[in-house]
Amino acid sequence: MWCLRFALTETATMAVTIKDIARATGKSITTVSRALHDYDDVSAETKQLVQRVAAEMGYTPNLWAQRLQKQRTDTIGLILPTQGPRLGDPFFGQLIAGVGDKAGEHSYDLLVSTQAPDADELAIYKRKVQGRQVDGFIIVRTRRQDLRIDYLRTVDVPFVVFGRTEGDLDYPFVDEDGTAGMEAVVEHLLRLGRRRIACIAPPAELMFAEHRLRGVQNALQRHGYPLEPDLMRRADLTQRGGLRAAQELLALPRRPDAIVACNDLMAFGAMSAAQKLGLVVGQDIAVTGFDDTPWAEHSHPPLTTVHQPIYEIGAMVCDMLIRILQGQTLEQQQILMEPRLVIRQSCGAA
Amino acid sequence: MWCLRFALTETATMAVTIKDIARATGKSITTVSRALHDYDDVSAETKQLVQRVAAEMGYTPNLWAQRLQKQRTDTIGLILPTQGPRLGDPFFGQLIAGVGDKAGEHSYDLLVSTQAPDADELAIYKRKVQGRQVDGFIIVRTRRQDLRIDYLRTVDVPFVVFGRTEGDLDYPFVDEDGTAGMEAVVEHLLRLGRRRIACIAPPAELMFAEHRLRGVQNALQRHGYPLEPDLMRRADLTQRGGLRAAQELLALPRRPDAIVACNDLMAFGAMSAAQKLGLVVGQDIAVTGFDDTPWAEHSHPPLTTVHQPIYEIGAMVCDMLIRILQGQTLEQQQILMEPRLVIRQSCGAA
DNA sequence: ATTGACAACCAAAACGTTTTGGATTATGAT
DNA sequence: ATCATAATCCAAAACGTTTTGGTTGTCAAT
Repeated sequence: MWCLRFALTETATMAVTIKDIARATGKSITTVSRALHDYDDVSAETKQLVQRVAAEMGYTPNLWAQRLQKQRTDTIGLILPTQGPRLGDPFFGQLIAGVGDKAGEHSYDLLVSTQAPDADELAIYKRKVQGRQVDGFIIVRTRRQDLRIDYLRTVDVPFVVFGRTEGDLDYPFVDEDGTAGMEAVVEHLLRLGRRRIACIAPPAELMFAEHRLRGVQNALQRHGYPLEPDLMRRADLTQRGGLRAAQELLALPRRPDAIVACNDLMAFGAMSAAQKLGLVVGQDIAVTGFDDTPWAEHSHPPLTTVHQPIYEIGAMVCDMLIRILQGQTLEQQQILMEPRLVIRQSCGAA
Repeated sequence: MWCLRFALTETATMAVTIKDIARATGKSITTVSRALHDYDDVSAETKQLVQRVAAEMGYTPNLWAQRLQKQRTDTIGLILPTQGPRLGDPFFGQLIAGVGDKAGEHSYDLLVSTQAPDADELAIYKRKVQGRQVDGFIIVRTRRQDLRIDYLRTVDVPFVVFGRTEGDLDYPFVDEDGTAGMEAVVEHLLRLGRRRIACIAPPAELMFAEHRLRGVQNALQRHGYPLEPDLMRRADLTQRGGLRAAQELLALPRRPDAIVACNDLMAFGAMSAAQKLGLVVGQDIAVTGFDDTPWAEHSHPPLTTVHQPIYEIGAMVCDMLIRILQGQTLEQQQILMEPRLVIRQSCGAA
């Protein structure tokens, strides 16, 4: 027992293993392991002794050994769709913050990879699954038909999705109700007297594009002004794309009096396009967005948009996945968040 | 040999191990392992056989077992300083993209955690180190005295830093030359005839705050207009902070004719503050930023700022760390990126 | 004196790899 | 025939844990 301190200094540079503790306490490896895990076939004194010595020696379990043995990784995978130098969307930062905080809270690790969506996206999921690197996945940026979901289902790896796909939705997800959000936007514009409402929509293969577009169509239809094909443009989700689309729209013989962009970035682009033509946004033309990124509040004019609680969604998605991994059943396995219309000046409201 | 296909279907649901391949090929575990790693004490036929069978059975090595054995993780750690719902800065998204892409390129994994900088930040580094979860770290958002660096140095875990600290810099880092960037900004404003130049600086404990502030001071000093204490305000890095600081500055008896903010977000806030007072940004007052976030180009007016290639910095930092981990010596272990002044309308240039 | 129950402990197997240190066989040279 | 060499192969140990299936000793009840 008194040689203990000696052993301590001696092994200080190397990693302390359970075996070292066994040697130091004179107990067996088994007993040490069980003492550390508070099994009840270890006497109180032994537990105390072992735990004290472990603390003194600065023992931390070797996670690979634990994981190898337990056949569990306590790690969740998040694969980000990047395009070149940028994350696919500015709000992915908030999403990561939400997921990361929640994962940390439950002492799960978060394994992040980046992957351009155009390349063989599935390959990276396969690698992580087959190398048994993660217990489950969080999937973001869904497409109408999403191979990732099909794949994870066939190999029976748990996952939770931020977003939805087309067709059967027999998997756990969190999504915002893009249709309702867009309906609110359009209703509001109609109430303000706008009639010639144009829409800049994201690429059709992205599922949320369809939800949001449908919202625009629904609201217009309902009030008897169905969306004219010429007033709908597709653009990638960037400002540049929004700018270009808006320029086309504003060059039409009968100019629209409102542009409803399906995300904030494209709305910023649309505002720039209008301003370059000398139009006053909020008067000559209304512009709206979706996402309520931090910049929306401070653009000029401030952007009317739809608020999405991305941080909370990240945390929820992560929480659901962890519950699933722990074998709990989810009280609610499909969650649709009600979005909130945020009225600022770009739509021309007082 | 012909029972092979049978074995395949039988074990299809379970994970295929090296042992299964040994059984299927009739070779020993050792030989299979060596064949897969292309050792030259395995005959060509055997290699072929083993590799074919491994492919057929869909073998992927169990990474935990490999790592336990190899005492290496091929994983790098990145701990993000989050504050509440947001990543500390909007450009962290780009940083993650850069780091992630480079890590993937070299088949390293990226373990991401989030951590509020106020809490016991070191704890999470310790956990990852002691659990031997990562081979090395990327450190971001340095403070003047950075405990993380001290700690990693004492435990002898490799790391590369984005940013610098005060004092000795005997560690590998990449940073942008904030001083030079700010000097360029101020020189430009002076050239445009601005004389009463105010500065909104970040919290003093952040090292980059000092570099940038020093640039402002240097340039003003050099031209004989030293920075008046009253014209310098500290603010957190948010728009809201910038807005408040700018409001204070604009309420001064002798109003400044230029506000140099130390990042884009605060500059946006400053522009809002000026515009709320009916001032025309670019005429009545010049406003500049730093970072060249994607929004800078599309703000109204577009923001004059300093471009930082964050994606590239992320990739470089990651690349350097990987080289270190692989035992290579870096040709250049401290890199200072020359920033580039981006002149747009907010400073009042033609 | 047995028996059974209980408390406290532990040896060995297992997780899936890689590496060490031979063992075996074939080939050619003497 | 013998020996050295090279070409293949493999058993066993190791990495650090957890778990299985015990053993041992004590005490109380028969």
